Amino acid sequence: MNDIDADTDRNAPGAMAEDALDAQIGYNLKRASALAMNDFAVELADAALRPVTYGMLALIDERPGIRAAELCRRLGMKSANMAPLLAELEERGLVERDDHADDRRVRVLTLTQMARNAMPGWRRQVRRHEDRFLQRLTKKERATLLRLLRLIWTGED
Amino acid sequence: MNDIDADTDRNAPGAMAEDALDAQIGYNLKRASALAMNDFAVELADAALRPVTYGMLALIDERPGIRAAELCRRLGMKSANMAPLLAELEERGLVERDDHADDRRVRVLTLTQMARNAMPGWRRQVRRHEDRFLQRLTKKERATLLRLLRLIWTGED
DNA sequence: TATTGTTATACTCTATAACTATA
DNA sequence: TATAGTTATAGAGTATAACAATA
Repeated sequence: MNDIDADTDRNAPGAMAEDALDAQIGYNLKRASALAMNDFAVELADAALRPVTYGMLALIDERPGIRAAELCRRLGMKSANMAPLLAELEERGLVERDDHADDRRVRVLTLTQMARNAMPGWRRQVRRHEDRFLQRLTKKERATLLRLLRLIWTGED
Repeated sequence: MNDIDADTDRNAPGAMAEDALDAQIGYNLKRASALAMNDFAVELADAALRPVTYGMLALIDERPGIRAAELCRRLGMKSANMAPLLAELEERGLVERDDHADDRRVRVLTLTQMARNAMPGWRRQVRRHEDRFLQRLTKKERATLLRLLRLIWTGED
């Protein structure tokens, strides 16, 4: 127990060197995101849903009949990585892949009745997960955080 | 061009369903983090440094003589995953692993002279990267974001 | 020619287990 | 017994390339 106790403070208490790793937003984004993803996995373990698969289901639920390519675009995924996940969800009886009426290249996605029935419970679990890993933030701080994060990765305000 | 244009707004412009995927902070953390990690990789491609390896170097630079186990703890990594990365950095002539004076189990880490010489340039590149992916945020917003992110993953305020 | 969807494949990051050598 | 460090290995996530079918 010697170098372990060398603290992060440089001069004043609470001060942080501006070039320090701890002061980099990218690093802190990564750490916070990792914590959130981990907590998500714990909460949704019984449903066997990971962040990606839940995101797919949630978006298909919000937009029934969405195309696979559009789902990829909205989730920022490559279709090559989406394909096996869709196959998995279809095999589990959660998603249906149907042919498009006009364009025969297109696969149109909907939730099965089973998945539609389960979604409210899963959404409730996700709310519980968010409340847990965000417990130190006020309602107002959460709204601010949401706005700033969307400002980063979407062009919009 | 049909379902692609179905917009995200529900009622009022700028409104968002509170249960929507877009309104979940975990999801937006993941997207923002992915964007940042990607932009980091682009900026530091010539240095062949990824976020993890840069983080290791930066922390060793801030705390010369740090133990491998302590580096793991601070970066939230498993030692099993750290080992091959340290080996890589050592092989590239960036990090030295020396024996501890008292405890012969411990490996003590320092940057080589080459790495110390390179660090200021790399730190400059990281600043440029942060300025780029955070360009839509004001100085004040960046400070707020940093505080909220650290509030999430560290217990401290 | 471009797009949709798929397969194959490789790389990175992460997690667990098993092991050694020390303490 | 516990800790520091390593190796091996498996699981996810993501990237590219190549392909078939269709527009």
